[in-house]
Amino acid sequence: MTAANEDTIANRISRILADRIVTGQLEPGAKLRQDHVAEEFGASHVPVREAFRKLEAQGLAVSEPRRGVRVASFDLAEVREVALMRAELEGLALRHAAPHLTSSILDEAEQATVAGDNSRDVRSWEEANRRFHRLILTPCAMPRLLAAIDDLHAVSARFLFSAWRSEWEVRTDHDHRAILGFLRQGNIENAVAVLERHVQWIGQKPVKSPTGSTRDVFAIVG
Amino acid sequence: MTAANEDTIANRISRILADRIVTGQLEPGAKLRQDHVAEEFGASHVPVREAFRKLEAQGLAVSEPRRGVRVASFDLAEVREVALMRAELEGLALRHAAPHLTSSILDEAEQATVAGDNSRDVRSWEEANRRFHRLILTPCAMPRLLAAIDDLHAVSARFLFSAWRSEWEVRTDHDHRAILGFLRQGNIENAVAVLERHVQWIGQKPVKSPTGSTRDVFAIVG
DNA sequence: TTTCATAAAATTATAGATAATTTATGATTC
DNA sequence: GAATCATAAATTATCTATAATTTTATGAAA
Repeated sequence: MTAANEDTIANRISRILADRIVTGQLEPGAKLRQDHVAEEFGASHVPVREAFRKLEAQGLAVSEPRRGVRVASFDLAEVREVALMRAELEGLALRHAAPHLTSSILDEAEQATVAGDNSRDVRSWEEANRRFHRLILTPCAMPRLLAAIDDLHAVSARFLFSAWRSEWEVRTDHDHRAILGFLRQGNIENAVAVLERHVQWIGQKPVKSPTGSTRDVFAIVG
Repeated sequence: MTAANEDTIANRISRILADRIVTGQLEPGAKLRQDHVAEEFGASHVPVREAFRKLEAQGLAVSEPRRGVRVASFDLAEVREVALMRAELEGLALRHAAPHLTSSILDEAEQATVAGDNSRDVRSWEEANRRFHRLILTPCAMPRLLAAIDDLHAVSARFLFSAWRSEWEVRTDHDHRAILGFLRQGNIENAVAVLERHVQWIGQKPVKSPTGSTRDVFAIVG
């Protein structure tokens, strides 16, 4: 009973909307109307506005004064930008987390990798992938850094879902295994190097548009 | 006339409060009471709450549901964390900005350095320093990265102001000049290396506490 | 005194209502 | 028929009011 009340209505709304934006249920550029959202959640628009502010800070929505807020759009340039930022920050985090990694953590991370390899849809792959990254980075004990990485992960996931919304081919994550291998050896710098290359790998995939022509879509797949 | 209305009340409040927090007028841990703030700005507490949310996202305030919001506190560990993040992200930004730097931009950056050297108080030094960093990084044309760096700068500035609130000794910024020198030569990697070391330099300074004993305070001075 | 329970005050969080602004609609003119 | 302007509808931003929660103050019992 307390757990439910731990959280404010605004937070709950922002979490759910964030999920919808990330998974692509809410498309880039879509208008977020405070009254509609308020009605859906059975709340007034005050907490809704606060939720919008949080989404704005996370880079998932953009707001123009007096004109309302829209789901943030994104392009290839931003995909690259986010990938570069993640490479730097995750590298930093891993360098500081590595000395505190236990073999039980690494085993858990390996399980997450296996779960990712066996995922039959994007959603569960993304979840497993995120779990892997969180597991090996959290011991750095830098809350601000981890929060920043989390936000970038969310944006990465948007790209991923927009490209691989329905179809998803099973694949084996060699990078994750290489990282774990180096970490087990205590070879931190090699682990960091692979991780930094890994998160910058931008997947490319031809997609049929409604008109029949094909175009390439991109997504971070690390 | 339009410029004043470009901005929402919530944004104006959050900007002013952010400045107070950064400069130390509002001390770490201080309670931010929405009704009081609302009254001061002649507004209701709805925009005040939105301003609080923005401060929270910037890491300048922390909010506990149903218990209100306080000015975020910080410790040496966080100083280090922010310095490390700045090093990585500013390095990344400079690497991508360098190819687009013109000699006129570098001249402006040099002027900012001179202005910093001649500053007789922390506030104007901080402003000049921030101008320097912005000038050489903005051409990277990565909005999300620049926004993240800006937020980290604000937090750095808090540390700075808390340590050097009143007294400020004039000093010459050799790092800035070295960076400009390398950039003028087109030696990007050396410029990045100096910058990354530069922003990680944590100043240390003995301060007399009210009891008479002295303790060391720390601040990023880059 | 100290501790605990209770009551009062202060404060937060949400809801409902109002004013101001933007977007949509349709008539009028060129 | 396209463009422009005026009007209406929708939507946002804000304010006032109410309910719920937490903190502070008060006083009785150990």
